[in-house]
Amino acid sequence: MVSIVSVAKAAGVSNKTVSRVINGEPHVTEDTRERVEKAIRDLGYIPNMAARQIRSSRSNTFGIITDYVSTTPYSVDIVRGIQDWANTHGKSILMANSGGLPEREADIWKMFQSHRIDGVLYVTMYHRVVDPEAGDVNIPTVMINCRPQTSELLPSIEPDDFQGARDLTQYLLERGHRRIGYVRLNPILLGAELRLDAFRRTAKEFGLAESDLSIRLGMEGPVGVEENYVFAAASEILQQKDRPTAIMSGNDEMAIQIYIAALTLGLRIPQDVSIVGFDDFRTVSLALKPELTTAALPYYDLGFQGAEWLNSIISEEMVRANRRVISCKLVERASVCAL
Amino acid sequence: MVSIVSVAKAAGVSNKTVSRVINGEPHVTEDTRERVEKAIRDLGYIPNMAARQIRSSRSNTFGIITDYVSTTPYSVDIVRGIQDWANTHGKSILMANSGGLPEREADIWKMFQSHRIDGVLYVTMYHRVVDPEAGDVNIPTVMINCRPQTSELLPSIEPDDFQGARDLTQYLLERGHRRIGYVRLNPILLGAELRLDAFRRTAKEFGLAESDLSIRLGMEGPVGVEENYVFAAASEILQQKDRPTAIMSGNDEMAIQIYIAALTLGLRIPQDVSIVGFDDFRTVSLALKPELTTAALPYYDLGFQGAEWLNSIISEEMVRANRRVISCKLVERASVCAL
DNA sequence: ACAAAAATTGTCGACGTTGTCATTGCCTTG
DNA sequence: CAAGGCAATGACAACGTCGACAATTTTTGT
Repeated sequence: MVSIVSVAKAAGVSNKTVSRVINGEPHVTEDTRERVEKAIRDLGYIPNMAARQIRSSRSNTFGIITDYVSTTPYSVDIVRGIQDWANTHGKSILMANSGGLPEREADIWKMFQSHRIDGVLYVTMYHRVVDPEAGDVNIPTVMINCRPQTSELLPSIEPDDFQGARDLTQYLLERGHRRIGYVRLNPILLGAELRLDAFRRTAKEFGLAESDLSIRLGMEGPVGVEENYVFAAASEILQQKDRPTAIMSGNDEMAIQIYIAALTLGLRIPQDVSIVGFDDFRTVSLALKPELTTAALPYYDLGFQGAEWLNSIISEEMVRANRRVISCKLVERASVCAL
Repeated sequence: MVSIVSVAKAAGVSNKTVSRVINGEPHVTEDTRERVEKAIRDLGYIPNMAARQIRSSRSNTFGIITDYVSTTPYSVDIVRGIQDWANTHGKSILMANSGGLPEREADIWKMFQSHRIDGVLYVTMYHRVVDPEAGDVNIPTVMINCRPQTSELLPSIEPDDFQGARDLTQYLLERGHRRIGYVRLNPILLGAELRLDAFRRTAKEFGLAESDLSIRLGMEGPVGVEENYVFAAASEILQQKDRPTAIMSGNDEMAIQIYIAALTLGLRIPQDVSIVGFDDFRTVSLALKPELTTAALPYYDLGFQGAEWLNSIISEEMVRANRRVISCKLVERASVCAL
């Protein structure tokens, strides 16, 4: 392998001078610099990160731990956000997936340490509370899309489920809807309570009574093997004598079944019933016809800003543990009509 | 940081002996081994990969290059498959995303080289032909979910779209369907042609005429901003006077619109019209009611076997470039009825 | 023109690990 | 009991890079 030494020999300078050129340090004549750069190009020299790391005890690498990946596929945008930040700032990404198994997670932390990772991004694929195996380890960590259970020691960055659901509810209310159905997310998801709470409060603020709201559970049980009542719940809501004019869905995926339930009952969307989702899971929200009005989870930004935050923690050595929240932007499409 | 030297000092042996213990080499007394292991535990020593790599010029790390990530979110299972193989075989994964930009891809290759990666897995998020920027670089590479355009130099591993579509078509034919609609995938996807071809051939084998098949284009245009005719195409197919009794969808996502089109026309699924998808994109195929019969893309296995293959290429130094194909398993659910 | 200051370049060692080879001590064999 | 063999352990160098410092050359000030 071609090393700094071979370059130095080729350019007729010392290896230290080559090092200076590579790192853009001052105190190199333009002439020398060019000669070295030519040698680098000719030999196809590429710096060896491992050697650099050994010298500087900085790896310029972040680790990503994810839990499940497949249950909410769209949240891979978190990872894309992280990568984009990392790429544009000369950091590398070492990635591992725990599958939700604690022992695997412990192995991953060990692997990260053996690579002398600068920091860790702990990413969950749905918004939830976790208890990371990190505790004993002293690597800067930012939690993304989740928050630590026990300690307030770790900084976390999360979507603002409450604001998103508030905006959606308000959107419906402003368009004249006064009887609204709600199909709840699986209660084990952190978003479930936040969204429902925002829905209830906002409806109340606008003067609706609890009896104007038809709230039903859509799913429950462990993620991946949950029981699914959405179709039945939606059918039931829509067959009430004082049928709601709009239904809020816990998320976009569940909205598929609400669409099917409505259509099966011969109802037109949005003329007979308006529907809104949550997440802006575009594979679904754009495939539904009419296209679904929803609130977009800021996955990409969670990742991007999480990486940025981690970096500032690492370089400034300050670990002000706290929580950041990113808003969910309302995406207006065609599934709601004004009354 | 605690190094091999501190462990050696603590255990009262030379650093070489510690090295032997770590790597499970012979010629160490049980007594010594235990003393060293105790010291390792006490000090919390973890081997430094960078130093190891510098010595051995082997990084035990694979690189993953992905193109787009968000368009077909479920294909992250490829990455999960790779990770699972890597984790259980003591390899690490360095990951980067090109976003489809060639200059970014070139940077990534450089980054990989600077980490002295052992091999690269080139992963695309939908099945297609690519022309990787790798050419000049001499790192063992396996292409996953895609195949090289120009050269036959790189080994590739792909899903068997043809077999999957054949099995699905056969499944419908065996259940008595003789007029079948087909909504085509975007033609720029490699699967589009393979699946359509399998559909046509299998139908012909069973004695159907071309006039028994209603084939319509569902989407076209660049991935991510394609134009979407699925709803219109499905509506049109289902309003013909000799309406097909079954529709094959280019993929599961498009099946959403076919469901909506059918229901909007007052047709029951599957009594009036049977529907099959492709991909087994479970967020969709399980959310549809009735649940969708489809063919599962073997994403996880593509990743897992791809990693395994890459490893064997690296260790055996043999680069028999060729192509492997993994079959798509038919998943029988409730969206098809026998006539 | 000469000293002082600044710019340029080089020498050397250390980071943590392991391969090579050397050393020590014990055991087998005749 | 000597010679040879083998097991256990250690000393040392080298991998590629860069920081500390030294050496050399050029520029500046008077």
